[in-house]
Amino acid sequence: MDEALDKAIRVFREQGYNATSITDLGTAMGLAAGSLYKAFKDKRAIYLAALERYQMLRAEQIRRLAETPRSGRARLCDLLSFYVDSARGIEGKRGCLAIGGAVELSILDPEVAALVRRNLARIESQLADLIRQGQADGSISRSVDSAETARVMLCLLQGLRVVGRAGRPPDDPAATVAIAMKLIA
Amino acid sequence: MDEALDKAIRVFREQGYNATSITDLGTAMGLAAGSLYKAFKDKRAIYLAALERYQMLRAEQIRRLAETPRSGRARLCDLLSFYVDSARGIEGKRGCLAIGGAVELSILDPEVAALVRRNLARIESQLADLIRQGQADGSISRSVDSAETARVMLCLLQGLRVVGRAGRPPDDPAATVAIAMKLIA
DNA sequence: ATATTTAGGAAATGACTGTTCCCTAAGTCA
DNA sequence: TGACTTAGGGAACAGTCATTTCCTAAATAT
Repeated sequence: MDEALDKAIRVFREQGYNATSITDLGTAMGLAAGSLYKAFKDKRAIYLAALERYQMLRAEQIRRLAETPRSGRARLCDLLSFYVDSARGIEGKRGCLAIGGAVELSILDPEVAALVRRNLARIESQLADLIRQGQADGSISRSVDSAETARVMLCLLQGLRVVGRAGRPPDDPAATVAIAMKLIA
Repeated sequence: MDEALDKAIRVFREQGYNATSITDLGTAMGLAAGSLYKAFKDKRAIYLAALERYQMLRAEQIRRLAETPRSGRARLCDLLSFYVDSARGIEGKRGCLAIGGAVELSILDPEVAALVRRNLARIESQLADLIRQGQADGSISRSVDSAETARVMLCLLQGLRVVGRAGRPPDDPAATVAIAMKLIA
């Protein structure tokens, strides 16, 4: 089941929701059209399941980054690097399923919109937590506003994925991270 | 013709390419399906024309901001404010047609991809120009790397539109701009 | 005034979509 | 072993899509 959803994630990431047909999903998941409807109510249910799994997997990766025994600043650096890497090369071209949902569906499908908004809120609060932890361990100045700065950083991270999808990712990851870190200077 | 394209822009921005039918376009533009095919080769041609016009109109707005007789730093501030405003409220919800194209189509349609990439490159070079002008007039430190910083700022701007589309825009525009300006500190 | 081009719209077409139905084969339990 | 559930696949279905065709009426030119 999870492997099947991973294939669905792949197709939805690359083509988006509307451009992906049940046939596309079937061949990618190795299942016939009829079989898909045994496992899922309809195409939208497949998408929602894929989106939820995608966000869950990504949240797990981010959580691992934030659990490392380093300073708050260093972990923020790692998170930024993670996003820059996600925006480059083939992974960047494949794009982010959550952003795809936000852009393509959030206006037409309230449930997708809610999932995406919840996801953004979670990332933003993880960013704010890292900033506060950095302030607690002395690696980040107390003068930065953790909530507002997290909000700006969230935009930067999402923007990275957009330009990566468009095929214009930053070509110097280290420089990009260094400049982005000025936000908590 | 331009007014008709403006209606098309509106529909494509809200619904995206694939979710918009010729009928949708027809009712929005006040034309019957048959008539649309007199004016355009096909649906894709309407989209390409709408995308080009959208980018042209937006580029004009940005150019006006950059022609103001203020310091480079102040004009950069204005540009940031412009994007923050674009990300908020109903305008934010409507989303950016160029980002929609990047996310929904850039992988499947090389021509859309080229238009979007060119647009991103133009914005990035306008950002870099503003930074350099600020360094020339003394309002921005010489130690800022204009090219790399413009690249990061581009991501921030695109990210603003994504979170605006998702319905989670920054709620304090002034604070957002102030924090973003740290990138050129 | 007549012929001719043009702009626009209604309806028909064919392909493709998401979805359902029915059948087959394998596995499960008594 | 035999009844029964289950997983899966292929074909059929209704609807919608983009596109084309044909027709009408207005405007232009002769």
